[in-house]
Amino acid sequence: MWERGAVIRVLIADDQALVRGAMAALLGLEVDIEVVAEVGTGTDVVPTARAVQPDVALLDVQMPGMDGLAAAAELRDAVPTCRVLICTTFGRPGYLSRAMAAGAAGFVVKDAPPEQLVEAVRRVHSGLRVVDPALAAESLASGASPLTDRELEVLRTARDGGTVADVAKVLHLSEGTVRNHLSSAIGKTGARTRAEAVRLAETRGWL
Amino acid sequence: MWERGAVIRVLIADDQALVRGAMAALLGLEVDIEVVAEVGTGTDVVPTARAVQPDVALLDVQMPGMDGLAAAAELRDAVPTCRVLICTTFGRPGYLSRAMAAGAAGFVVKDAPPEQLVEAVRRVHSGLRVVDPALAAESLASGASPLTDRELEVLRTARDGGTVADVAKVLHLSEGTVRNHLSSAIGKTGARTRAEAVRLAETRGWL
DNA sequence: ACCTCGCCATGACAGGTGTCATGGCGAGGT
DNA sequence: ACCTCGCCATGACACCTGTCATGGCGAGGT
Repeated sequence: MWERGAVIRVLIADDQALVRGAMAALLGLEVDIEVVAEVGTGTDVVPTARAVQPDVALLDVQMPGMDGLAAAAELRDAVPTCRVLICTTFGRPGYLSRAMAAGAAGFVVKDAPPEQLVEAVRRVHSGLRVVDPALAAESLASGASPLTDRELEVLRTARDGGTVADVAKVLHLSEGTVRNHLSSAIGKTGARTRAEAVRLAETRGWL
Repeated sequence: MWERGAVIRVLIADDQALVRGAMAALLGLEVDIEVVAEVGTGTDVVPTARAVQPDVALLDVQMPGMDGLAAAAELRDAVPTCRVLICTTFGRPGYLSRAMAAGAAGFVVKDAPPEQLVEAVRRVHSGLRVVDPALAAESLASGASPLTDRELEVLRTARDGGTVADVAKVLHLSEGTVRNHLSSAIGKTGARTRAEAVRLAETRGWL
C-alpha cells in the first residue's frame, strides 16, 4: 500500500493470451510500472478501463470484436486521463495515421527491442508522443488512403476470394457496380489484379 | 553458481524482438527455468544451440531466413539432447503434423494462457509430448495436404495476386500448364476461385 | 512388362473479369 | 445556381480464367 503515486498503472489489451501475459511479465519487472488489467478483446477495453482507471492503455491493433484503433477512439472519450499506446505486429503506414487520428499518444511495433516498450510507456505517461521515425516517414510518403468507403468495402468483401457475383450479393449491389468499384480500386492502388489490389491495400494499412 | 542442475536451460527463437523479450521475462519468473539464449532468425537457431546447449528450444514457426519447422529438423540432428517446442500464432492443422514430422516434442499456440507455456516447457523437458487435443483432432480431420509439390509451388507463386502469365514466366512453365495445376488445386481444396484456394490452403497450413 | 501417378503441354470453350463510355442521383463547396 | 465528387447502374468489348479432352514423358510399384 506504500506505492507513493509514482507507479504507472497499465492496462494491456492483446488477443493472444500468451503474448499478453508475457508483456505483463516484461513490464512487471520494472519497479515504476504496474499492470493493473489484462483484456483479450477490443470490446472489453473501455469497460475495464473505466473500472480500473489506468494511466496507460497498451492496445494491439488486431483484436476480435473491436480493433485497437476503434477502442482507442472510444477510450479517449470514456477515460480522458488514460493515454493510449498502440502496439502492433505490422508497421503499416495507414495504421499509424489512423492511430494518431484516434487520439493515440504513441505507436510501437513488435519488432522493436523490449527496452523500447518500457521507455515508450514512460514517455507516453509523461505526456510525450512516441513514434518510430522511419515509420512516420513511410506513412507520410504513402499518404492517406485514396480509396472511397465503398471501394474499401468491396475490396474487403472480395478479400476471401469470392467471385464478383458473390460480392454483389453480399453488398446488395449490381455486378457491374462491383466491377466498377474494383476497377477503380485497382487503378488507385496501382495493381493489375483484384487480388494484388487487396494485397497492396492490406500492406499499406488501408484495409 | 548454486543452481543444482534442476534448472531448465531454454533457447527462444522469435522474429519479433518485443515478443521474444516478453516471453523471456515470463519464463524468467520461474525459478526452475533459465533463458540462456535469444535469436531472431531461423538460421541462427542451430549455431546458437550448438554453442549454448539448451535443454529446450522454443521456436516460432514464421521467421525470416529459415522457418521454425525447418530449424527444428536441423536442430534434431545437430543437438539431439535439445527438445523442441514449437510456439506459433496460428493453430493450423498442417503446422502440427509438419512439426511432429520434424521431430518436435510439443506444440503450443499463442492463444493459450501463459501458465500453459511454462507447463509445456517443463513437460517437454521431462520427456513428455505436449499437444493441444483440439488441434490434434482438427489435424487428423483435415489430414495431410493432398496437393502435389508443383501445385503448391504454383499456388505459392500465385499468392501475391499475379496473373497466370506472370506465374508461368516465374516458374518457366506454359500458361496452360499453370492453369491446369491451378485448376487441380482448386478442385482438391474445394474452392471455386484461385484466391479462395490460396486462402484455404493457407489456413490449413499447406502453404 | 504393365500400370499408376505426377508432371508438362496443347487446343478449345464457356464464363468470369477489367475497362470504358454514358447517365442519373444526392451532398457539399464556391 | 453551378460544379465537383462519391455512388449506383447499364451495356459492350477485349481479355483472362477455369475446365476438359487428349497426349507424351519418366519414376516407382506389382
